[in-house]
Amino acid sequence: MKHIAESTVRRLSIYLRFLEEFDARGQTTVSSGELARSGGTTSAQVRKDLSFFGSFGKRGLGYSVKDLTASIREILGLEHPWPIVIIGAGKIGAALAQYRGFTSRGFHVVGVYDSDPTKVGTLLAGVTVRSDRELERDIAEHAPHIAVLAVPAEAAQEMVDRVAAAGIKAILSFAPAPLHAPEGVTLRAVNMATELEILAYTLTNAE
Amino acid sequence: MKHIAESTVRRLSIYLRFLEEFDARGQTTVSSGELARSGGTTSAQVRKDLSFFGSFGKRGLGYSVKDLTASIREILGLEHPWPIVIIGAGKIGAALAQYRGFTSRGFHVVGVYDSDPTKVGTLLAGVTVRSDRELERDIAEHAPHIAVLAVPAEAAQEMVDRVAAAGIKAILSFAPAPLHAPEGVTLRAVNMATELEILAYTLTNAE
DNA sequence: GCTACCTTGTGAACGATTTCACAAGCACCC
DNA sequence: GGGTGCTTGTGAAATCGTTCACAAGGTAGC
Repeated sequence: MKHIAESTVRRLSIYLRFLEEFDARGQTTVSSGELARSGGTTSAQVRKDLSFFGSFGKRGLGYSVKDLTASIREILGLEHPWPIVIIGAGKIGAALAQYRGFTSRGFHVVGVYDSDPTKVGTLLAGVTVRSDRELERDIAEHAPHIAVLAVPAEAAQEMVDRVAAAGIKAILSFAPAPLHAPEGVTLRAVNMATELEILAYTLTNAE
Repeated sequence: MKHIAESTVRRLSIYLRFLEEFDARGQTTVSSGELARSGGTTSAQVRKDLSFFGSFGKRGLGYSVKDLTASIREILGLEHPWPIVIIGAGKIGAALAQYRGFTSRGFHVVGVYDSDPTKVGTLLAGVTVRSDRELERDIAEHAPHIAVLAVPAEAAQEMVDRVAAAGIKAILSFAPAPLHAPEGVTLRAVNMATELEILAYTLTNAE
C-alpha cells in the first residue's frame, strides 16, 4: 500500500466519531458534504481520504453509515481489541487508566505499572497497580502491543528502551521529554506544554 | 509577518527544550546539526525554521545557546507569564492542575472550576476549586487569556461558548468531542483516543 | 426506459512544506 | 594578512498534501 499521510489517518478517526453520532441518531446514509461540515473540512477532502483505501460510497446517494463505519474501523485496525499497558500510576497515569475514551474504542488496559512501592497494590480503574519489575515478564506473557507512558521526564527514555526491549511495538508518551524509539517501534508523544506554547505563539502574533 | 506554519512553531518549542538541556550541561554554543539530531529533524530544517524570524547564528560557529533560547522564548511569546484557568476538576483536570510541565514554562494556573458542588472548595495543587458559576466574573476580573478544558464530551461545546463569551482568547481542549470555537478564539484539541488510533493504524499497516 | 438530478471518485492544478545545494561570513592558524 | 575549514542563511528544486473540476455512475420520478 502507498504511504498514507498521518493527517489522513487522523481525519479518518474523526470521521469515525461522527459516523457513530449519525448512527446513534438513526441516520442510515451520509454524504461527503455532511461529514465534511461536521469535521471542519471539505467534501473533496473526505472523498480523497477515503479513496486511498477503496470506494465505499454510492454515486448520487452517499455512504451507508453502517458500512462506512465498519470500513473505517477495519482500515484503522479497530476490528479487534488492543490490550494496552500504562506505565506510571501518578496523576496522569491514573487519569488515563480510567479514561473512557480509551476503553470505548477497544483499547483495554491490561496493566498499570509504577516503581513507587506505596502505589503498587493499589487499585486503579479496576486494575491493580503492579511493580515495574514485573513489566518484562508480563509483557512477554500477555503481549500487549501498545504502552502508554505517564512517567516523569527523567525516567521516560529508560522506560521507552525497556518496553521496546520487552516487545512493545508502539508507545504513546505523555512525558514532557523528547524521546527516541529504537528501530521498529513507533513512538508518538503528546506534549501538553508544547500545545500551550503554540497557543501562546498564536496569541502573541495574532494580527 | 508572513504566515508561519504550525509545524514550524511546534519545532521551535522542541528546540527550546533542547536548548535548555544544552544550557544545563554548560554548553554555550550549538550548531543547527546538533539541534537537528536531538530533535529528529535536519539541519536545513532548523535553519529554515529560524530564518523566518531573523538570523540568530554566526557562520562557522553556530548559535549561542543563551541568545537563541532568549530569541525563541520571545518568538513564542514566553517572556511574560501566562495565567490559565482549568475547567473541570475531574481526574484529567486534577492531573493538569498539578502538571509541572505547565508551570515550569510560565503557565500559571490561576483558577480551577467545576460544576460538581462536592468538588467545589477542595484544594488542587494549591488552588481552591471554584464553582463554574464564578467563571464569568473571575475571567472578567483576572483576564486569563487561555482556558484548558477537561470536561466531559457533552459539556465541552457549551463551555467553549461560555469561556469565549467571557473573554478567553485561546482554548486547549482535552474533551473527546469535536468542537467549534467562535470567531477570534483559537482552539486546539488533544484527543487521546485519536492518538491511540493512529498507533493502531500504524501497527496494523506496518510493512 | 428515459430524463433529471445528485454525489462519488479522481486526474490535474495548486499551494505549502521540506530538502537541496551553495555562496557568504566568520574564526582560527600559520 | 591570507588561507583553510566550518556553519549559517537562503533561493531553487523537489516533495507532499489539499483543492478544484468534472466525467462517471447511480437513484428517483414519470
